[in-house]
Amino acid sequence: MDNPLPENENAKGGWKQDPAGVQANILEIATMVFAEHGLSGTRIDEIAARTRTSKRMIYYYFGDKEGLYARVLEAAYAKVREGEASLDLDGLPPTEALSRLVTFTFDHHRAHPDFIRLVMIENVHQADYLQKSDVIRRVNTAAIDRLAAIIRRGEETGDFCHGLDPVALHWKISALSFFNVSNRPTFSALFGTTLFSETAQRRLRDDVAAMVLASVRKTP
Amino acid sequence: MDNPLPENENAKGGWKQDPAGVQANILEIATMVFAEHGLSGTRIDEIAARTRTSKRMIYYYFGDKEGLYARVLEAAYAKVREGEASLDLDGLPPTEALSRLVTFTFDHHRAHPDFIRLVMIENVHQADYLQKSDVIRRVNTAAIDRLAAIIRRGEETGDFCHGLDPVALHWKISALSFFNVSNRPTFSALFGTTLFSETAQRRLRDDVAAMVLASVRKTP
DNA sequence: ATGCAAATGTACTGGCTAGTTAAAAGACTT
DNA sequence: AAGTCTTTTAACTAGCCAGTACATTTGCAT
Repeated sequence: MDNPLPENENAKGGWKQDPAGVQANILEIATMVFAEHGLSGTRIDEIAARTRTSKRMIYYYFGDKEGLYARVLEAAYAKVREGEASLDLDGLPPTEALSRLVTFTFDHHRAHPDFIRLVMIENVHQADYLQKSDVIRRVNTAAIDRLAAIIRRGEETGDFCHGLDPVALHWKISALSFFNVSNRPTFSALFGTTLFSETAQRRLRDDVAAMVLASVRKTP
Repeated sequence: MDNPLPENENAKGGWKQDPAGVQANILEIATMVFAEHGLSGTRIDEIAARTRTSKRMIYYYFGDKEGLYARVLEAAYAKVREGEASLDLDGLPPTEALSRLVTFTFDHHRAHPDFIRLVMIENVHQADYLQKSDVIRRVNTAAIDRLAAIIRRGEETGDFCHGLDPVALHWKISALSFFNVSNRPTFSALFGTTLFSETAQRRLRDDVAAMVLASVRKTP
């Protein structure tokens, strides 16, 4: 929405050029358009039309369509993981921490459908562009580290069973949170929209948290 | 693979035309290509090149690209649900029946990645083409009916808690089985392929079944 | 065989769209 | 106030690709 830049008061007086602002604007619009139509479905002309600048500028700053797509993907991952990092769970008892993490993830995915769609699209492309970006890989291991910390604490307190795999746990949380957004169109086309009302979603979310919790809890 | 048609012995003698066979061949190839590249990413010329017939025939039988895509989607749903229908769970006790259903679904999704990819693609398109097909909707309610039957039996035996929603339960089973295939590219790009080895997948599958079972089981 | 409709082959086109060319205008340096 | 690098505009092009025109062949009915 707002760009993290020196004030651009191009309302009246002298200023007119604003490279960083233009780039940010392109990236923002491109994110929306790629998320809407996919890589091959997107027309650069549509992006250009919706930016405050021109097609020429897109090529000037981003090289080509794939370059722009790659940058969009990176920016999207960065933004989302940044949001997740704001969550501080270290103070909480492990059960509570995990429960919070799950509900947060569920809500967070729901709040960022464009990100989900980009990931879907990237999966259709066999993660070709993701693999090329080491930036993204680095950011994501942080998520696993956070989970591993919670698991360790849970083992120590005796709340969790031993030998839990943080990656597998992350997989479960992701699956239940991701599918909810990614497959909403087909799912509601087939089975109605009841499950996607606010109240049903809250119940579902709590249910999901309970499922994940049950899967790590020490059994008698 | 094989076409469900009157024997076409076009090896030697008189015969040459084989409309149904040609259509089936087009549909089979188109399924693969659409699953690989998506709707807008697919080139009709590529489909044509990989069929035993020509581009002209595609338009002759399917009208246009979207028509072909719609038919591919319908055929894919029909084939998959048909496979599911082969599973007979009525004889089993409800807990066992549900457990089998989950492991079956998990394996079944894994065995049909092209179908999964088509559904992903359809979700990117907001289920536009799915909504137009009432064939597909009808086939899918059967899945819910089967689940509802299991739930009812489980409530009667006292194994399951009351008030379970079959649609929500189907959502959970689908989420855990679907994500495993749909997001495998990005997930393994980010976290490695360990989770997708045969042994890890078996463990994951059993874990998933246990999770679902735990979520329906009557609690003290 | 002969008429007829269904099926198929060949060659084409027109519009769309990623990417470019050329040049001008802004801003910073001296 | 000139020189120079960066940013921006506007018009252009080349090739790809969905879809078609037209001709031809095949199978069947009579």
